[in-house]
Parts: sequence; C-alpha cells; structure tokens
Amino acid sequence: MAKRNDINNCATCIYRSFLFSNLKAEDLSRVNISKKEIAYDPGEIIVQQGEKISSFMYLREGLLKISREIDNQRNQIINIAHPMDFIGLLSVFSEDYYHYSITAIEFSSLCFIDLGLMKDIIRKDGGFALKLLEKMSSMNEMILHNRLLISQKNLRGRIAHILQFFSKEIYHTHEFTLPVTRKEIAELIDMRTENVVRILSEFRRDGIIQIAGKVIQVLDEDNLSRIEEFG
Amino acid sequence: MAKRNDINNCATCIYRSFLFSNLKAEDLSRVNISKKEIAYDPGEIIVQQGEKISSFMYLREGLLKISREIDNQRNQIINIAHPMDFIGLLSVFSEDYYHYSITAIEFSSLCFIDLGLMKDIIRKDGGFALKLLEKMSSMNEMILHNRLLISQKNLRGRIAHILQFFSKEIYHTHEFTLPVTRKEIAELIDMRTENVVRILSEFRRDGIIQIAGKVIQVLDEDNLSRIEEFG
DNA sequence: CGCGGCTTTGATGTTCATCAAGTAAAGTGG
DNA sequence: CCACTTTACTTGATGAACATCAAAGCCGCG
Repeated sequence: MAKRNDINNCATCIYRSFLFSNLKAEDLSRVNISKKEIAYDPGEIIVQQGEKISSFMYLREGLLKISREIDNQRNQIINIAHPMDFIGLLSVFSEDYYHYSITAIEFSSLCFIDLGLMKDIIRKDGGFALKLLEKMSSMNEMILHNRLLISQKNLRGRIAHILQFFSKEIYHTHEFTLPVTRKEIAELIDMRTENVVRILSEFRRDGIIQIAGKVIQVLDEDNLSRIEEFG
Repeated sequence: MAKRNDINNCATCIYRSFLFSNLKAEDLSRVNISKKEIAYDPGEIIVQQGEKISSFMYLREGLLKISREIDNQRNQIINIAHPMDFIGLLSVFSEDYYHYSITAIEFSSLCFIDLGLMKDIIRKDGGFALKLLEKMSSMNEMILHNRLLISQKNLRGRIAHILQFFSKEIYHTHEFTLPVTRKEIAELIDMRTENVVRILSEFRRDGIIQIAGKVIQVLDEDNLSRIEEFG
C-alpha cells in the first residue's frame, strides 16, 4: 500500500456515506481511530488478486477498476467503482482472499477500516448490519444485472451501453475523458480491442459521437440510446 | 401460493441449514411459529417477476430456476438453486419487488419466513447478521463468477460446463435426467436452442456422452473437462 | 531517439444465429 | 381413447457477426 495522509475525521467527513451515517457515535469514533486513508494515482494497484483480505474499503474519491485474471495474459473487468462504493463488498465477508484485483484508474482516495473491527461492529449493532446487508445486496444485484444485460447485446449495443455509462452515471456530462484504454473497454464488455475501435469509429462516422483520443463527446444521445436498447 | 403442509419443526428439521444453526433458541422458535412450508410440482411458479417481496425463502428440497424476462418472449435464466440455498438472497434486502421469477423444475419444498421477522432477528442478533452476510456474499460471488466464466467460453465449452454442473454439483453421478429443456439450457448459458441440440449431438457422436431424451450419461469425463477448460 | 504499448484499418476465416422444415413427444378436448 | 394442437427436439443450409491476423502510425517514456 502507498502514501498515507490521514487528514479527515469520519464524523465530519463530507464523503461519509449513507451507511456510516447509521453508525452509533461510539462505533464511528472507533472507525475513525482505526481507519487509514490512502491516496492512489491512476494505474496504481490497490489490491492484488490472491491477497489476503484484511480491510473493509471505502472509496471516497476517484474511480477504480475491479478485474480478474482469466488465463496467462487475459483480463476480465468485473466492474468500475464510483465514490461512495464499498469496494470489495463483493466478497469481503465470504472469502479470506481476494478473487480479483483493484486498480485506480483516476486519482483516488480510499479509507481502509480493519475488517475485524467491522465484524465486531456488525455483531454488536444489528441495525447497522441490516443496512450493510441492503447495501451489499443492491450492489451485487447491480453488477449482476449489468452482466446479464451486456451478454444479451450485440457489440454496437455494448459500446453504446458503456458510453452511456460513463456519460450518465460517472461524469454526468456529454463530454468526458475516457479513464480506460480501448483494451480495457473490451475487457469490460466482453469483446476485442479491434472491435471497440472499429465501432467507436463507426459511431463517429455516423455523427453519434466525436472522438479526440480519449476525449469523447456524445452528439446524438437519442440515437445512442436506441442502439443501446435494440442492439 | 399453493398447497400447505406444515409438518416440520425447525428445531428438529434435518434440512436445517448451517445458517439457522446459528440462531438463538428463542429466535428459532419464532421462526418455527411463523414459517410456512409449501410444496411445488415441476413447472409451478413460486415467484412472479414484479411481485412484492414479503418472505425470506429457504429451499428444503428440490430444484428451482431463477429467471427474468428480457423482452416479449425471451427469458434469461440467472441461476439454478439447490437445496440449502436461501433463494432470493440475491435481493431480498435491497428491493421491494422481485426482479426475477422463481419456478420449480423438480418437486420442491420451500420454507417461507416472514421478512419482517427476519429483519427483526437480524437487528437483534448481530452474530446471525454476520453469518447471513457471509452466506449472501458467497452466493452472490458464486453466481457472478459463473456468469463471468460462461461469457468467456465458446459454445462447446458452455455445454461442457453445464453438463459438469448437473453431473457434479447437482446429481453427483454420471447418469442423470436433465431437469430442463434444451431451450432452458440455452437461456441459462447464453446460446440458441438449435446449437444446444447440435453440440449435444456432436458430443454423442464423439463418444463423450450418451443421450436418451432427457437422460444423459457422461462417458468421457476427462474429455468433457478438457472441453470445458479450453473452450 | 528508440522501444513498447496503444490505436487504427483492412483482409480473412470461424463461429454462431437465423431460417426452414420435418419428426417426435406431450398435453387437450370430445 | 383417439384426433388434434401445441411444444419440444433435430438436422441442414445460409449469412451475419465477430475474432483473428497483419501491418502501419501514434504516443508517451526512459
């Protein structure tokens, strides 16, 4: 793990999530004392697949990719995590070792909370446990739902989907800078790099988007939506 | 919901799961009083997509399919649930309404526990909540993992995978009766009915399996494993 | 300045969906 | 119980969608 700069107090942290707002004052203080805040630059690996799980992680700021190795040199990206996500909620409570890697794809700031402490709080505070169950349930449902959607779409539909994802869910604007390479897009939506490029070019030819390297501008969102839906 | 026959007491129920064995005696008794046990024949619908979630379900015996409608007349099967599974753990705690349907594909017996009661127990018993978190986490991880695997395999690999699934994880024997139609297999592993048939026939020609209607016998498991892995 | 990874386009072949058409099996009503 | 209808299964032929191979330009970085 990298640079440390514990600057914030959980009680006043503007990033404090809905979940932690349900914590009792005493427990919040325990979290505050134990937590470690770490910042990562794009490309930095936060968790290596196979590593032992010892922390409960909370993404304050930035963007991460959660991925896993399939064979020698092929990767599969499971999810892109936004702020307020409890990353690794995927399996913190079921597995001893991470089944996936976590990498920063933008400048990111994470809080690490000792897993033992979290479990202790859960055991003592059933109300908090229920909130956590709900959060976990909805995160898992979302990721699975996404996978099920993608597997039904053709390649154009998938590209449209991922463009809408970045435009609407991540950056909330029509013009944005892709935080991932073409290859990573391919790994995220089950296709080949060449076809990502090809279809992006096609969309540009058709006046649906504008491309300047990693900067994308959505010009015809209606059309993009139609392609996403029917593709 | 269908026929009722509340015959069992949770305290002595031989199907009582690992999870419920962590329940305090008092809470177990509350579950026992509230629970409804219902039996279903193959084909009977247990939950309709869109229905309100009001129960926590536990599969005592049988086999279920969990599926969702994509468009007018196309379905996608998300998972096959075995006994001891807390079905709907997928989203009981995050959503008010089911995002999927549940159908019996063999004679099945389920216990329904009032969701309010479950939430109450969770709030009071953090230890139980933690066990539930672990169970939920591992179930979700398994389902997602399966999806990620399938999406990387070619059609032969997927068929090999699903045959191994039924043979090893469900029936624990080389010869078994498929609980699903060819069409349902297709819906489960993202392919078309025709290709399910074609590849099964191909496997038969190659001496890997024997087919008699719905009865399948795995003859060459090594080969099947190889196809699963490299396909 | 040169190396390696990223991007791009074209050409080619494979895999898979689709269409078609027929058989078998299973449910339905008289 | 039999004619009838529907649903499941099966095989072949065809074309579309996609992966793969190849080659060249680009860009950042040491």
